[in-house]
Amino acid sequence: MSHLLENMNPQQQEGIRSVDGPVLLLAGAGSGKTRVVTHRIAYLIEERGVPADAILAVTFTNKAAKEMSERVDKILGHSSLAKPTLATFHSFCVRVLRRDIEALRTNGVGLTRTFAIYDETDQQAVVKQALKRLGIDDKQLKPRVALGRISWAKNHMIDPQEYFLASTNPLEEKIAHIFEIYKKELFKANALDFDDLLLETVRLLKSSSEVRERYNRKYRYVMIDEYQDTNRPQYELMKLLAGSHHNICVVGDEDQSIYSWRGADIKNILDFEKDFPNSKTIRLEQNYRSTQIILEGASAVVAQNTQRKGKNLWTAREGGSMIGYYEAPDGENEALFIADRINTYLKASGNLEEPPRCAVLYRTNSQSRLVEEALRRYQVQYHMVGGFSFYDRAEVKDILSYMKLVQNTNDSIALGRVVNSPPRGIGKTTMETLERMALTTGISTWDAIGRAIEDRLLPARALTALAGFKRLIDDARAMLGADFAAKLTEDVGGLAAEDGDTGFDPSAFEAAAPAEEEDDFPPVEGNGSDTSFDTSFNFGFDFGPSEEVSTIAAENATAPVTDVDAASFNPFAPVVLKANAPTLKRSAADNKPASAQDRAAERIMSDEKPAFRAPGDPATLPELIKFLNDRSGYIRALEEEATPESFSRIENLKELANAAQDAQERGETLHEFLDHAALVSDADSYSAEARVTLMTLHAAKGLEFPLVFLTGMEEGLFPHSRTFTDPVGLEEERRLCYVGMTRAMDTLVMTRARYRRRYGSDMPEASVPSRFLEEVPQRLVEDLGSPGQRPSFNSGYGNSYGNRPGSGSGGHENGERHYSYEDEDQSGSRSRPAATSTRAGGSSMDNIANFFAARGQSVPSFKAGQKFSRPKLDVPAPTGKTGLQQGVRVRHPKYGEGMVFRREGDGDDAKITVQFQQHGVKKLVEKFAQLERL
DNA sequence: AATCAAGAAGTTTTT
DNA sequence: CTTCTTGATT
Repeated sequence: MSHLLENMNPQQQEGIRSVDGPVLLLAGAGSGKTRVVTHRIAYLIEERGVPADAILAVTFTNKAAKEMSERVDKILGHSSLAKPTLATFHSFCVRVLRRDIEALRTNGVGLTRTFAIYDETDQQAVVKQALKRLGIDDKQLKPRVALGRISWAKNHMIDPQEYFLASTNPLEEKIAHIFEIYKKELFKANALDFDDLLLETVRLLKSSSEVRERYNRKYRYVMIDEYQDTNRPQYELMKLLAGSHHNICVVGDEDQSIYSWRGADIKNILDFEKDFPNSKTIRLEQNYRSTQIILEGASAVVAQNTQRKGKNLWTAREGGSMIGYYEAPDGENEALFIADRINTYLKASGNLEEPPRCAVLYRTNSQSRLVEEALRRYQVQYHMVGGFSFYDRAEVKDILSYMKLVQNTNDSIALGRVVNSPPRGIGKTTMETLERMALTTGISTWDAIGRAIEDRLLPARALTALAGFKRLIDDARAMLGADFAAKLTEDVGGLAAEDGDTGFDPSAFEAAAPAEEEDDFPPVEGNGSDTSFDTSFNFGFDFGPSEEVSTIAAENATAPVTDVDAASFNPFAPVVLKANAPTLKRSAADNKPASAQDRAAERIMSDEKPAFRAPGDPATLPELIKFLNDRSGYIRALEEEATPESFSRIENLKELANAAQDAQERGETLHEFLDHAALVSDADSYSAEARVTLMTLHAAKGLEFPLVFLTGMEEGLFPHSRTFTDPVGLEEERRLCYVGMTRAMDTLVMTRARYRRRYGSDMPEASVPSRFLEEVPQRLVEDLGSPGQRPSFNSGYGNSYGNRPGSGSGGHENGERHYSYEDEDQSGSRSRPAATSTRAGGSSMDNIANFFAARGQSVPSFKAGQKFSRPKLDVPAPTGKTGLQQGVRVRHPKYGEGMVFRREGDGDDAKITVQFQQHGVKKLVEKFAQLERL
């Protein structure tokens, strides 16, 4: 028997071995799904001689893709150079489109490979514009709502015309109009939103048989994970990828379908057998994760759903500890209770065989704050997943927008974002005029700028400012063009002929030359370069070595299962465009000479990766960032602002430069770097080694922890109030609860706050216990000493619960801890340093360095002395005694060493004046300045 | 055009 | 509690 089948139950073995033809793998929670999928991949390679790069596995999240690739790597050992393609739907689509989207162009019209990816903020901006143009008050129709409808339509593959025809009321008609404008605007901007990535890929594969067949030949074995969460475009993509070989394996669990709000259609999994009549269905029903009590509790909850086939999930782990329940008087207490239990758990963890790991799960991201505060009070390090992406930070987005604009000048949203940040005198009126111009003449805003300058259509002052901005972007673009010295002379004509550009600005040369005068960005420290940037992104796309290996594999395979064409086809192989070669074939209708823009675009798209840059070679990513940072005046503006926040922003931008440096070393191109920024989410930074993880229930899918806290078990929060009216939505909430409960391996604790504050308003609102609590059989539940009134869990509102064994009737007389901030001796914690944490994105994450560190494989190292911006109700800042007194020598990350000169104020407001050796006297807020005592 | 103050509104989950 | 928008002021 193959070693890959060892220690597997018969169903799992079946799943691994059934590699030919369509397979439906119904895998319950904790049934070893990932194990089967990864071993199946290894089985294909090792036992069936399938070249690794003929295998495609598609997941939903980067996190899942990463986990899977790591596990496959481990099984295959380090001997294997070839890797299967493991990607998310979206990242896979981006890569397909970056390569082949121009096959959709007709008569020179259509998107190009330099297309931009619009995130939700960008989308909203477009919708807002559309609303404005249609004269709709954005209070009457919220951009969010409109966008939600548009996305819904896209997920159901309805276009604006169809939407309009199907509309039954004025609102829907309006939406249809907005939708139409939205679509046109994105087209004009050469941009795609997240939904489009899927849709356009489907359209591409449908319309070009050449492209489709190429991918079908390439990927002869396809797997789709979390199939229950696929929406219509994803379903169609699956079918297209299944090609004619039908070696398609979909894996899913109806009870874990939690993304219908994103268009997921549970029918996809229910109807798989109809789609592929000769398919084989395999059920994995043994749960290896949870104790019987936890599994029973979770099953009882999900059993309340009517929309399900039902299944028999069982575990051999009999008994186990009761499901804990704690009813806190308020949210603060709930959080402190959790922190205390975690603290105890961690302290007792020395006796455990495995390193301790636990998770705090909640329905909404906003619930994390109280828990964060409590954990920090207990000096417990935690890792937080989710919340705001780091790339959402304004300064990061700004610089990224500059880069996006350099890549694709038609990106009007990026343009609007950076055109006047930092302020350079291009105000609202100017932009409105330009946008009107763009709209009436059908050109992009960027081109409108060019024309305005050319024809002097604006006040001189505005024109000067615009010209400066335009030159900045043009110069940056020139930096990216190889051989640009020669090219520019040749292109000036083209440019002038095409859009009347006045010609070449010699400052481009200066800009592109290594500008080392200002050393804003110190060399990258050696630590970052080996950090995995995002496995799913560079995984499976190294076609160089894999090509070689596949050929060998093909030769060695007992049954040759590969043909030369497929093996040598590299959908993602570098597309090298030689600078002097004729430019891409242009259609007859569009036979203008190649413009500098086109050249630059090609250069940007080129995957040519020189190790060293000779003068005249295209600039590297860090060089581009440095150039933009400096020439845009962005850094200077922040420096002049000279507030703690602005310094922190500068630090972040340095880290962005470092990230770019890392990317460069990995050989990433500009578009890869930007794609990454667009598609990566913080959920990906989950670290399996973290001891304490905070995340939403959605983010927890697929993970497991010995100890799990399920918090905020209140009607309106969970299930969320927005689902009250809709039975289908309610069932989805229930599945979400099931997902949360089944994350627990040994211990599950559910908590609720009797009063909860919303938006931090002063009036806390009374809560009602979640219905899900009542669906857990009483005999499985143990009260963990809820203080105050009798908990009402499991017994209707306000009923007695006294018949539950082992639970006291609450109250102080039981001697339980009373968790409240007021009760604590605050003086004790004053002198201690604040606990540190990492967080993926989010405001308590300190800087990008942490973000990237957290994305690596290992637990990020915790640097002392980092500041926290979010929770203010926090370990109090050092006061006079412990703080930095006059005469103390300190080091600042930016200014270096210095000596405290004066100290004013106390606590959070303490300001200290420091005399730095190099940078003179600075006044800093102690709380924010990352001062290190020497 | 830019800056600042007051006010309003907003929190589901994610690629 | 926050973030964003709006309005007034220079």
